[in-house]
Amino acid sequence: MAPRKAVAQELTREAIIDAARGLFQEKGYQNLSMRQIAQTLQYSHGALYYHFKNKAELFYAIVKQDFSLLDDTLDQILSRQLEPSEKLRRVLLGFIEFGLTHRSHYEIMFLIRDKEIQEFVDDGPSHSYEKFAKAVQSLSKNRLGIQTIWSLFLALHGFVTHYCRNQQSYEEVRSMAEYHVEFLLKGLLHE
Amino acid sequence: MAPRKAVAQELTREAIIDAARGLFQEKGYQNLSMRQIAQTLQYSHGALYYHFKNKAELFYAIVKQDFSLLDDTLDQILSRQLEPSEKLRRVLLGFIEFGLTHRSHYEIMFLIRDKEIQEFVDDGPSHSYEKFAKAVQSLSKNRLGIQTIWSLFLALHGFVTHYCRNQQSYEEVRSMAEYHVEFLLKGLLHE
DNA sequence: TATTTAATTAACCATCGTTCAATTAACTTG
DNA sequence: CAAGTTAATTGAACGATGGTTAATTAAATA
Repeated sequence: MAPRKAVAQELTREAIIDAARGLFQEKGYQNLSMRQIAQTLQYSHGALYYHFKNKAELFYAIVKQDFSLLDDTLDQILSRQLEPSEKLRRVLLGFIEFGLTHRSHYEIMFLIRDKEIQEFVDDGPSHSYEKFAKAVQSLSKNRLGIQTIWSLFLALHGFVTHYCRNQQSYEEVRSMAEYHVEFLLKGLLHE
Repeated sequence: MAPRKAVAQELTREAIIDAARGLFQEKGYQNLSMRQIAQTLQYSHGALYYHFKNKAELFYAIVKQDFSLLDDTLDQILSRQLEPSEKLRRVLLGFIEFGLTHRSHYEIMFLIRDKEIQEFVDDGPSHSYEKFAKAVQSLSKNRLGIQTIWSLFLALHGFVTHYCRNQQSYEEVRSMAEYHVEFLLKGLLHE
């Protein structure tokens, strides 16, 4: 009744995740169907259920990758040999760059609101924020209070959110991002 | 075949809009059905189509009201008898208060990404931003540049966005909002 | 009473998540 | 290399839900 595809390469979890991530970002969780994902991959929708139990599990697999990617990005900046003030600048800029380079990751992590999804995400976002906050605090030699760091985060978040929504790349807004970071650092000097 | 309801009060465009606004904010455009709106109103879904051509038209009617509401909020603050620096503080705080008090408006205006919707919205958001930017510029006696004002907006936007997503009211986060505004004003002093 | 207005409900067609029997490509074993 | 086995894929089918339309009818109005 159904011929199996002559596979050049078999469908893998990774291939599905990679295709689905961009699509989820573009359309949102509810507005992207398993059938659309399958169509993008040129496979039947049934094939997806061989690799993932259901839509939620596929989505969760993506989110999990996303959070560890931000962690890695921050770690990489922190491990460089630079002055603390320069490191701080790069952490802030790095956060924006992460958000706009991996828009789909960022949106899934910090923007999507959906009850079915919130259950999965758990404390992923707060864990990522803690990492960011601790980095900023130590780089400022403990001069910045919790509230200030939180304001800083929200200010960066606004930048990323806006340009995520506008579908613009980091390269396109780089100079504006640098300005934004300078603007925020200026305020921090006078804490 | 179908008995008409013994109406205590007839369904009106306004009643539909008022009920739908909150629901759209809560669930998003795609995830809210005409049937759900009707159920909330205790009417049949067909009744909605007597008052609105379709779902998009209903949504558009809401958005149109939203933009003018933000304009009014800003106008009201600007017309008060206060020092410019205090007015500036209140404009920033007022923007946050607007966003969190009228979450549904704000989300529809600045957060929802949806092709079907973007067509309607046109230049509503940019018009609202222009109003905000001009107010800030004049209140700072033209000391703030375009880029700085834009950064300021994005920083406020991040605050509103975050707490919109978290479903928190303005009252709940008021002191944090005040801190955020102070944080931003501090940076402005040293432009 | 005749007409208009405002509502109801059934029905149509599309899409979705998910399941599952059928099918076959690829691999294993003798 | 043949036969059997496993793994991967297909597509039909099920039950929900959705937007929208149209026939119908009750209430209000003239």
